[in-house]
Amino acid sequence: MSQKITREQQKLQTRQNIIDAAFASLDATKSLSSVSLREVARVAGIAPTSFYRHFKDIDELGLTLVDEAGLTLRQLMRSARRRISSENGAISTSVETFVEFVLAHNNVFRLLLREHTGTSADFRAAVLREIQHFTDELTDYIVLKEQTTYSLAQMQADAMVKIVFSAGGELLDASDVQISDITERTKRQLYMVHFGATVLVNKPV
Amino acid sequence: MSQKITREQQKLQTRQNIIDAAFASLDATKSLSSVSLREVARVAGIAPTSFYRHFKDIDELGLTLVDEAGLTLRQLMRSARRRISSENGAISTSVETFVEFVLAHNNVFRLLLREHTGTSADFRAAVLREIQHFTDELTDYIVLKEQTTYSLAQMQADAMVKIVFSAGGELLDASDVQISDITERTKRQLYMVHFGATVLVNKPV
DNA sequence: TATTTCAGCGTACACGTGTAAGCTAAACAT
DNA sequence: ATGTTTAGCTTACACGTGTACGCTGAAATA
Repeated sequence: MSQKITREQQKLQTRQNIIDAAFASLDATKSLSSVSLREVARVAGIAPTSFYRHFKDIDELGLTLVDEAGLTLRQLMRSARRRISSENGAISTSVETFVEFVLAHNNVFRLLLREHTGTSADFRAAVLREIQHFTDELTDYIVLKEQTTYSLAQMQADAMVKIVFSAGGELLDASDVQISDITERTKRQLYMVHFGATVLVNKPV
Repeated sequence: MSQKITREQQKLQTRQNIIDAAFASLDATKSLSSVSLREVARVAGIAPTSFYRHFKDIDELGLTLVDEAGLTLRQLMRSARRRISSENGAISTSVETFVEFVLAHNNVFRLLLREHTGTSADFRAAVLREIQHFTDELTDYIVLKEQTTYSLAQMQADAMVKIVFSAGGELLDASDVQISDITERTKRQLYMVHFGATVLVNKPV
């Protein structure tokens, strides 16, 4: 018995095609604002004007992509936490998970990194929200695991995220040999922050 | 006695006009790749086609702007170092100097930050070079002032620059009340890295 | 003074862009 | 069975873009 494709299902499918097409168009040389409605439509296999049946304008598509990217980011967080429970250290495991994520989903991470400093205030705000979620979760984790104050944990998490995300940016242009260097360096830098934070707990400045 | 304007001087003047026009066009909503030759020419007061008398293409202008921005960055470094010699701490003074710089030259800093993750590999590389200079100078300073190894000083400097530059990005969108928050937080985060680094010297991981 | 050089100009072209207007056909509701 | 809704289409328009081409007038040089 062949499935009956309802109109609604078809529309949802096309919408997903547009999103996929947009992500496919987002290589190293394209930003959200430089991706054109016409190109996306071409890749998605629809007429340019049909785009408007699904999104109000190109910016709405952009925000949707940022949301999807944020979702992927939270999956990363979950997957890292699952791995931490094993024998290796939390920092080491987290960094390795993050590196794998960036390399596997480099288009997604590039999107976040680029729009974080991009030309659209809306996109910047959207990315900032996602990063903030990420930082908040890390803060909670630190508060849970370490003996520290909340505000100190916040600063520690913020510093760590900044270091890790910056390293992620380096990964995007890195050669194979550089990747392990960056990974090791980042781990050490997080150790610095970690140790420094415990010092600050006892001896506040 | 009125000055005689040679042809060469005039050309240099026009070239500077183009550069100034480009910087003026670079507000929060423009990246190097979205600045158009025609707009720059319009602001500089020349015909679009005259642009080619001074630059091979728009990318050459972009690289020139990055170079100028890097120059400004090095001025910042010098000015910070001059101030450190006074009574306040090096970290505190440096962060304050940096914050002042970002607020005063926000167009310049935005250019660096944006192109650091931008769509042009050439621009990314150019910005990376400037940041690397910055990090190298900081590394030398740390090696000079602290008892540490060179590679550890490198990591420390790298982490500090990452934190400070990320904070600089936040400053660009920050309100007045947020600015001092960011400043204080950044100082504390640098203290973390600093203390953590000294811990790592004695107890290597 | 006569000649060469060249910064700047105006015109023109092909191209990609967003999007408005109206049509078609198929999936719906009645 | 009949009427309504709507996803997707084709056509069309105005606009900004990079840049090729040839001209002009003044500065530089001989």
